[in-house]
Amino acid sequence: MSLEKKIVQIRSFNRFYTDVLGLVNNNLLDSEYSLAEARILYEIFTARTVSASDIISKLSMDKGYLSRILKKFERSGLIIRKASKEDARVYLLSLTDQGKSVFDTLNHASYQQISRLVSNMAEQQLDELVKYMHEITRLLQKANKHITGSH
Amino acid sequence: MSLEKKIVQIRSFNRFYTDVLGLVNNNLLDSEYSLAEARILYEIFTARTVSASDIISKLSMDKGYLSRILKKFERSGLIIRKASKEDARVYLLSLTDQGKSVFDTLNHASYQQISRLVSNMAEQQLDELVKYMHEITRLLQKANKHITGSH
DNA sequence: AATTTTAGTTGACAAAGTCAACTTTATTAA
DNA sequence: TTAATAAAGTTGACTTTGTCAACTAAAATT
Repeated sequence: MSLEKKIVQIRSFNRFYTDVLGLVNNNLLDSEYSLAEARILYEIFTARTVSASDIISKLSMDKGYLSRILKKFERSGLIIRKASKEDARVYLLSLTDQGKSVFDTLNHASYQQISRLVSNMAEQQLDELVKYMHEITRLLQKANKHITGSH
Repeated sequence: MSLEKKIVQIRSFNRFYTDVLGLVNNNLLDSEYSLAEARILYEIFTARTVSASDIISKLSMDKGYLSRILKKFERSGLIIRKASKEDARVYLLSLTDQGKSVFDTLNHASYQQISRLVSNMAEQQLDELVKYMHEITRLLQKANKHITGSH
């Protein structure tokens, strides 16, 4: 297969997977949280404690936009912000119990969503799917070290 | 591996690939056309002649939103709309020469973008990447016949 | 010590997307 | 065959999402 055709194939996959992600994410959006908000909660949850600028570089988002979302999260009691001791410009973010609870709900909904997506697959097919996803991640990450790693 | 872990793996891939698509699409957005607009031009180009409702079901987008984009395309000379003979409610869309030219430009930019993404890969690795993408598409489409097929 | 950079906030704005009401034509069912 | 219903597309009003630049305060650099 020519390089041209391979690239056409990759673009075809990208369109397909955009649809898959759209499907998966839209059902998440039935909650009162946007995709960006869910992703931010995920980052704070997994890191356990991060600064806004960590999130900005991880998710490549606008700092003004993030600042407002974090303010909303704080007002509604999902996160607390603690001034860093090492750097007075920095606030360290962490989830409150309520924040963890909201995260759990979103996390579970997202889990169920994927669960449904693969519910018709035999075990072996699912294994293959996971393997291929892992391989794609590995190949693209190896060739593009700059792509945000480690999920 | 447990089912739970497999689903966690899939979600991890989804986050990763969201980043990949974000990267790829953002550079497209340096043009004066949005992702949605580019995708619409693509649909009209490949189908050669479609109705608005075809695009709506293919891309699952709001018909009001699409209507406005199409109006803009018509005003700026990218498409023409011809009343259908079979159904007077329907307008058939097709690209003008200028529309094809804009499409070509976007298409080429998108091609280059993917080209860069895989530029560091050896031929064999690229072959594997394409193969895995194809397999993922096949597996997911087989298990979810309703996912918008055929790209 | 002066300059530059970084973290975060805020205001103003633009782009993207949603929703419902409406018109016109087609389809379905009584 | 007409009455009700549905589908295609348009439009207005609106919300959400995201961007940009100016700003303050603290840290890093020269």
